[in-house]
Amino acid sequence: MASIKPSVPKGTRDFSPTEMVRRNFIFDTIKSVFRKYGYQQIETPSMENLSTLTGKYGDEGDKLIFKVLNSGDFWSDAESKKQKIENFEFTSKTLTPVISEKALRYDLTVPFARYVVMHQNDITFPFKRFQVQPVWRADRPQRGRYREFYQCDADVVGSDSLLNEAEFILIYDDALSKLGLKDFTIKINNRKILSGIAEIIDKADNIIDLTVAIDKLDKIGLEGVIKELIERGFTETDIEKIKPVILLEGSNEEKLASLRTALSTSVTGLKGCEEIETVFNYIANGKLQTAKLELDITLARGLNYYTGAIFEVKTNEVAMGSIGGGGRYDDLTGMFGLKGLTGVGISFGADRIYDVLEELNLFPEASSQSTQLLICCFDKEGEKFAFPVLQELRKKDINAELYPAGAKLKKQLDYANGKNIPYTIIIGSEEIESGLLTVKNMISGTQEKKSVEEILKFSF
RNA sequence: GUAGAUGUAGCUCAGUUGGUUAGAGCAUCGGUUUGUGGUACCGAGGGUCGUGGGUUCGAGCCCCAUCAUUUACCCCA
Repeated sequence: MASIKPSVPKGTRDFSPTEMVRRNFIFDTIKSVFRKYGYQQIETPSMENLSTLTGKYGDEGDKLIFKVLNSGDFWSDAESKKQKIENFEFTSKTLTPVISEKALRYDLTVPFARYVVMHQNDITFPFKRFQVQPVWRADRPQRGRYREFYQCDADVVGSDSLLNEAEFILIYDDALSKLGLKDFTIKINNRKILSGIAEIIDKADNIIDLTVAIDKLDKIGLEGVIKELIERGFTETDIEKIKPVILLEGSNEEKLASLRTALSTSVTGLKGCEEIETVFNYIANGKLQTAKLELDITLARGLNYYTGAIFEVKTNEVAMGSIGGGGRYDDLTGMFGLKGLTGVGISFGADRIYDVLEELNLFPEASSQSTQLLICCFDKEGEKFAFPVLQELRKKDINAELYPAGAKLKKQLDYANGKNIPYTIIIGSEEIESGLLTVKNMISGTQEKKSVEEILKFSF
């Protein structure tokens, strides 16, 4: 049989033991913080019905959904469907729903909304859930961007209190500080402020165009934004009016004050300012450990469903896209027939956090070892002697292994080194006869004879 | 979808204006030591030079195509 060159699909990765220890360090840290704030874990399937996902992420997002081809004879199913409908022609748009009715999840928020609607009678609100699972996106991989990656989401539905927003800021601060980041910024904005800006120039319908353009301020500068705004149909007078808003400077308080002046004619805009201020006031009473909190009105992500607060977290220590994001969505479950339920949530991008920690050398040293003790023997006699000792050690909660008999001692010690195992026990005919086993410290190189009883009392 | 960069051993990479049999380090395996590793010394295996054409007496090197990887844009975690 001809062998094929082994490879994994573009944008996906294997995780080896060392990487898994490090990944679990990230996941465990984030999960423990979620639990500390009262969130409960759920999981949802890797696949959703395609109809659940389409239309939730915009046109760009729809293109990036991985579709699953129907099993069975999808071709003749498609043909028979074609014959039933008059004037039906196959194009990539009409064919897709016919041959694919399932898709890999694109994020954790939409599946969660579906979950809430399906289980609404079993849930007591407000419902605080967290979820740590992979998501898939069919875009071009590059630095910090994968086709399969993990999100760590926490959301609360059924509570419009801004206390939730404030707590999410604390969660970001808490978790990222625990992970060892020293300098990161939590950016916050409010969709109502963006709506207000659109209102004062009478372009409420063009809010998406407006925000997409000003979102690029730090990338293409003021000139670039103005150019883009004009391309998107805004007039010179519009731009003059919103220019001072885009170019906000100073402390968060100063920005809020200027915004209130600029948005004085917009009820919605002022509401947004008030919401932001309420969140800031909560935070003012409970100091942040590490995070910088910054009001940034150019922040405009996830506009398809966010209605209130918008969050984004960026590290200032390395060049990397955002490592977290989130916001409030007043009516996400409305799409699934449950109206009037508000939600707010955040997400950690675990794979990007991994890349950041890696680059900054922030992974704890101890996280590379797991086995504490290796028993080495030479023959079947030694193996027979060692096996019960091994079980006793494990009863004491010591991570221990027995190297199968037959290999040279050199090879066995090499194995211990390769796995960073700190202690070995050597059992040969001498040891069996005397009952005193050789215990070797692999770091210092020293070794001494100990009875089984002594070994079981020893702390490895 | 748009543009650039890179493809040589399991990994990281050398390879001169195009010139004999394509190299190093690390890793693996074996030996020096039939019971002592991480640090020594000796040795071995492993390559259709991404693939297919072309130029040439001769191509890892030059030209064309193609595939793969990767970076930036768009968008996003």
